[in-house]
Amino acid sequence: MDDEDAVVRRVSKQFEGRRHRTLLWFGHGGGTAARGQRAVTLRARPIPCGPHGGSPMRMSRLFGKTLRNAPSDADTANHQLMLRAALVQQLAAGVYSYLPMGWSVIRKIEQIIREEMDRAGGQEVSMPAIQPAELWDASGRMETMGDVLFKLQDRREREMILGPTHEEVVVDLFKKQVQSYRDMPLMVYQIQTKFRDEARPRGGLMRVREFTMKDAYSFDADWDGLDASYIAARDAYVRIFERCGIPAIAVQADSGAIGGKDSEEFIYLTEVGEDTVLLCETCGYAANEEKADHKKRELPDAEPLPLEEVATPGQKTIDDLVKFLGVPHHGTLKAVFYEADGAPVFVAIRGDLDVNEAKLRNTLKAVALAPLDDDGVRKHGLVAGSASPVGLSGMRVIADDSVPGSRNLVAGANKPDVHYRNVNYGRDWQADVVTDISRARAGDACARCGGTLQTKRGMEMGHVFKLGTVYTDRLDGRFADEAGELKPAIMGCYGIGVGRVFAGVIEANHDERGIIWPPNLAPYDVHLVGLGFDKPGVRESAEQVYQQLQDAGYKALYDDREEGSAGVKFNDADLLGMPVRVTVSPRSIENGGAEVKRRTEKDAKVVPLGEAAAAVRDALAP
RNA sequence: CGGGGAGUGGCGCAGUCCGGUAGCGCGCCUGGUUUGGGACCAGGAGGUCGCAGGUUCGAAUCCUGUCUCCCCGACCA
Repeated sequence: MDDEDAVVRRVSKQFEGRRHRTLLWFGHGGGTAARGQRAVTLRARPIPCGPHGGSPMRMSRLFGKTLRNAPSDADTANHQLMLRAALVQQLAAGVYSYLPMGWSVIRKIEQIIREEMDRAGGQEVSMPAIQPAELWDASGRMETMGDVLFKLQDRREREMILGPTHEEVVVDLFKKQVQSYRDMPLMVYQIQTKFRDEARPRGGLMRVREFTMKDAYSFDADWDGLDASYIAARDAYVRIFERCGIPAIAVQADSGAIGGKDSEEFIYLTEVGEDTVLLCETCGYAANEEKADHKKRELPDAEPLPLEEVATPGQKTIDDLVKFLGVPHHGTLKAVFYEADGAPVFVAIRGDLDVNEAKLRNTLKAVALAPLDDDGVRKHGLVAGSASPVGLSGMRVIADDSVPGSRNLVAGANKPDVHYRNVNYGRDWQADVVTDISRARAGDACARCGGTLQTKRGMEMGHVFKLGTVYTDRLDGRFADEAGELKPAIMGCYGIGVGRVFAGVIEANHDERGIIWPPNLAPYDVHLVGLGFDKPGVRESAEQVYQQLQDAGYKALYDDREEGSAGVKFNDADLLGMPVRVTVSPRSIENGGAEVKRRTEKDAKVVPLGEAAAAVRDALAP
């Protein structure tokens, strides 16, 4: 105990010494020394300011310089601002460095995530980025994700990959640590660098190849347990985004080729987002376009009329037929051709609807899905413009569920310039699969309540996902249940893109002048602007306020730069976006002290120099 | 992978069509004058014009190849 006290005393003393020197240098030398001399002094003896990470900062020492013009590569507000404010620096396509202020924000976001994941019962771990390729062969994802994997070999030529996600590794970890239902429920998470060789990195930090991700995995013994774990993670996400100042909403999401039960994405709605979301104002239904359902127009039942050919010279599209034959869009049958993992697929959907390729992909369980190219169309004898499922053979036929109930449609006749009237499903043709493969669009009716759907763009911040037993089946992640029977554990996985949150925070919190950090994420609590240092006493006053702010426990960014007009400093303060700005200048002193204003306010108020910290406290109060 | 655009000093750009040895604004350095919303004067540093071949007396500029970056699409557990 005594020893500990001694250490504490010694450390405190060091700090006092540092502060003392700070005051000496600037209190006595700052205002009066010749200019060049002072600059030399600053550079020769940079001031250590407390422990790593938590320090105040002088702008004359801050690493990273603001830009007046945004680099031409950036075309969203968040990307431009993070570059102009020197928060990040690009190294290669989708590969970024973080500078001190940017990294500080990242750490704060991570801390919020930690606190909320811990609160949700998660336990933090750290799993390797380097992973043996065999593990990915075993899960089958070497094949399905092959293109996005960064691959490498170790010196013994063993194939390795850089982890794009950690389902494989976490199941391995689970197997070695858990054998019994008694060890569940279990939720582990990590905040770690992921690697994905994206086909096209884009949008600043929104789609990158190396990025920080919080990924969490839950293991439960039964499906009710999974539901509970999922809700806990979901609730944590709601709190995380709220604390980060991002108005993200949860929308139903496609669970992709991996399958699984429920899946929701947390989306921040903004025009600059790359995802499309369908929303129903009436009932609150919200879903990613890939997943969204809608109510299709129901047609009155009608007597099937006899099939008849009709000449349609030059009529190749649905719109052509509608005009030429005077039928409504929903009176036609649309044919679309795809190639799924090398095999041709014929898709039939009513003419008033479009194909949702995500739904189609899931139906086909296909890895690669693309529209069939012209060569493929020719090769398979399809008659583009008059293609028809009637009399078709030699390929799979998938029909949208809008088709069977729609009577007497106009469809192709598999002969150029000829169509059929009165095509009826069941009588004239049949599909291999009938299911919903239709894309919901703005203006469509909500599947849940019949209200009108609208579309919005959004940025995906996070994804929660009921995985089920896909990985524990494939990788043998089994446990003994109460009866001693071995069963695969039931998994959930929950991801947050930390860099995306960072970008989202800026996108959601800026104005034309710059960033407006939410106070709990700001790199500094307060931005102290010193002006007119050549006037007697001004620098000393600013230094005193700087010290006062630190003594009061605030982390301050102090613009102590000798050079720089008021305009430059104020514009930098607005760009960098700390919640509160304090100005000490000849004018402010003449007016009675320091000016204090919130980033969001236009006008400042003057407070006595000695009350600057108290005024900051008021300004930061919610 | 398909389509489009761009590589000239830290950032933004001109010069390329029509070949003659590189320029502007901001930033940076030195000195001075300034100081409340991106100041001014003077002086200065910094660029193998993405890279490699080729044509030419001579290439940022013309030709060929190649690399990189950005945008749209494809792709995105």
